[in-house]
Amino acid sequence: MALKIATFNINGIKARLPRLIEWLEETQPDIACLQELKSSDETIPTAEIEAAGYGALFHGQKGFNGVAILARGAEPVEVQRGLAGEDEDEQSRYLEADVFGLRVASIYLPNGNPQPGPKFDYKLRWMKRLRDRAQALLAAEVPTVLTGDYNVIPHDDDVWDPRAMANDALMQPDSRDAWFRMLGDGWTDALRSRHPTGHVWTFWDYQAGGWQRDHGFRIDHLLLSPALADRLVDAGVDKDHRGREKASDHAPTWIRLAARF
DNA sequence: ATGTCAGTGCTTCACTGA
Repeated sequence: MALKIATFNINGIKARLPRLIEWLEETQPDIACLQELKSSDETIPTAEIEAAGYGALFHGQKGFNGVAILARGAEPVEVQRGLAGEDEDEQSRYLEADVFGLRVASIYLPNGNPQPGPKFDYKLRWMKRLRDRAQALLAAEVPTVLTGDYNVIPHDDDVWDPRAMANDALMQPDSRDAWFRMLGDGWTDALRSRHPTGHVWTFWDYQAGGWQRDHGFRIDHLLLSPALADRLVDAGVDKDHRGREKASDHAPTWIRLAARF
């Protein structure tokens, strides 16, 4: 049996709950990593998610950020919440768990705008902390998917118009360098490997008619450790979910892994 | 020409973050 793993920045779990449940039921991912819950743990609608058939771990925060890992008919086992290296960091952006025989992390990487500035500096520090954790996982040869909203546009063909976004934190050389250093360590960009010519978007801004004009870009990524990259059979974006009523500004993004050899 | 949302606060909209 293949394993379907998805990432979805839902932009508010309370506002998005009907869309989230609908997506889970229609597409039935085995693992779903969520970002931007914008809710503290106490106010997350856990009962509805369980009723849809998913076990879940949450790392919430009131009003901002927040990540989750959902597993269809299973309970993910928590390994780590938050990244080491900055004790005063209170933002809920990283959650790591074991489920279905692999390690999975749900990531909400800092946006970093405006740049330059303290928010961009925080983004770059956070990316270094992520790389440190990712290197430890590679060294231990843990079969791992690091997935979520990376807030990085890796290539110029990952955006409708690179000139329009040239000053944005999402495609600064420093942001891209941090991304490609992780690929150099041995991680595989799953969407890119299946769609090497780009022009696959995962985000369309609410502003300026972004969806209507197809002004999108790719920032939701799935990074695979070497053993899992060998099992990658398909990858895609549930684009139609971006066009629905009360949609998130991100579309769900997914991969399919072959059963263990 | 930020043309949109979601969440918070003590609100009848302003502010923040994206």
